Amino acid sequence: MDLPSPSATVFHAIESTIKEYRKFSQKKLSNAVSDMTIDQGLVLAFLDRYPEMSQKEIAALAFKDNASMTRMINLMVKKEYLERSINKLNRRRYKLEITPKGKNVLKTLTPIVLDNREKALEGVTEEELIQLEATLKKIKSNCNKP
Amino acid sequence: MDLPSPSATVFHAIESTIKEYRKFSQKKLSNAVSDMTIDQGLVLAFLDRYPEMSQKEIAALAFKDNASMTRMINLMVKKEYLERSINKLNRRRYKLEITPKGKNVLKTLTPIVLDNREKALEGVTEEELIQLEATLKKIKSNCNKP
DNA sequence: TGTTTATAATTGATATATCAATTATTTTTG
DNA sequence: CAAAAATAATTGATATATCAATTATAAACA
Repeated sequence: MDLPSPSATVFHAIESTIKEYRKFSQKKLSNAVSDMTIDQGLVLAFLDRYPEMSQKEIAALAFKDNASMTRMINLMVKKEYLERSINKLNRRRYKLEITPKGKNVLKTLTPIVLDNREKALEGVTEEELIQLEATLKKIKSNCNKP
Repeated sequence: MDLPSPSATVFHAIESTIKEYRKFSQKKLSNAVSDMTIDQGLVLAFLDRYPEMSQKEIAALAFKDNASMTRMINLMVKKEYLERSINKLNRRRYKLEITPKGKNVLKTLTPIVLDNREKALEGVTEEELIQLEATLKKIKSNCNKP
């Protein structure tokens, strides 16, 4: 029994698409801000929108492992994009704050990210987008079944 | 200017879908073959189908960097799934061969991968699949424009 | 032919992914 | 309340991702 060529499956197409988007997006981002990855930018964006988030919650939204998130945030603290302090209400979680440097980067980065998304979706109709999300959701939920 | 919540974009949906599929697929695979990742399985599958492939070509199909592929293949050689020998026709590239152990794994793994794909696509119509691939292709090509 | 240029693979450095084990702190419960 | 269970974060080990630099070989070309 042979596998149909793995490069012909829809999973291959999904993966290649998201990878292209990441490369494309990272390139634009690097032109504007050195020293910042897409994922680090995402962390800033999440924290900006939900300032009370714990590392664990951010990790979940960004599809990262907790351990990875710890290390990412360590780096971002070292690079002075974030500050970690003790959360007195629950000393297991930290309080994370975006530094002024982080806020600046976020300001630079925001229009770039918006533009990236727009360019990546050029010529894709609203209808197609809805259909795309619906099909992805089906696949995702199939993978979640016990 | 605020970013629309990053978790609401279609890119987020694409990424989360492929990650779910990978987890799902890896879990099934690990149950049957310890010591084998999806990507290592892919390398076996590509080599099985196209025995003359160079590391570079495999890397491209599997969306890996050449450096990553070198290290992956090193590991697979160490674990005796693959054998590397010199290609006399072009001494820059290696000849890669699947060992008997590798062939066995491939045999075990093939029906599992097929089943994974099938399960993940349950309830997705042919029409939806075609539409999905078409939209992804649009996005991908947008990201490739200079 | 000898020299430049291109190609395949490797290596080093650093970041991230992943799993399992550990620590420090709540929360639950008996 | 004290012991047990749960939770958030960290750490260690190993694999992979990524970029830049390097090595070995082959191809192009003057």
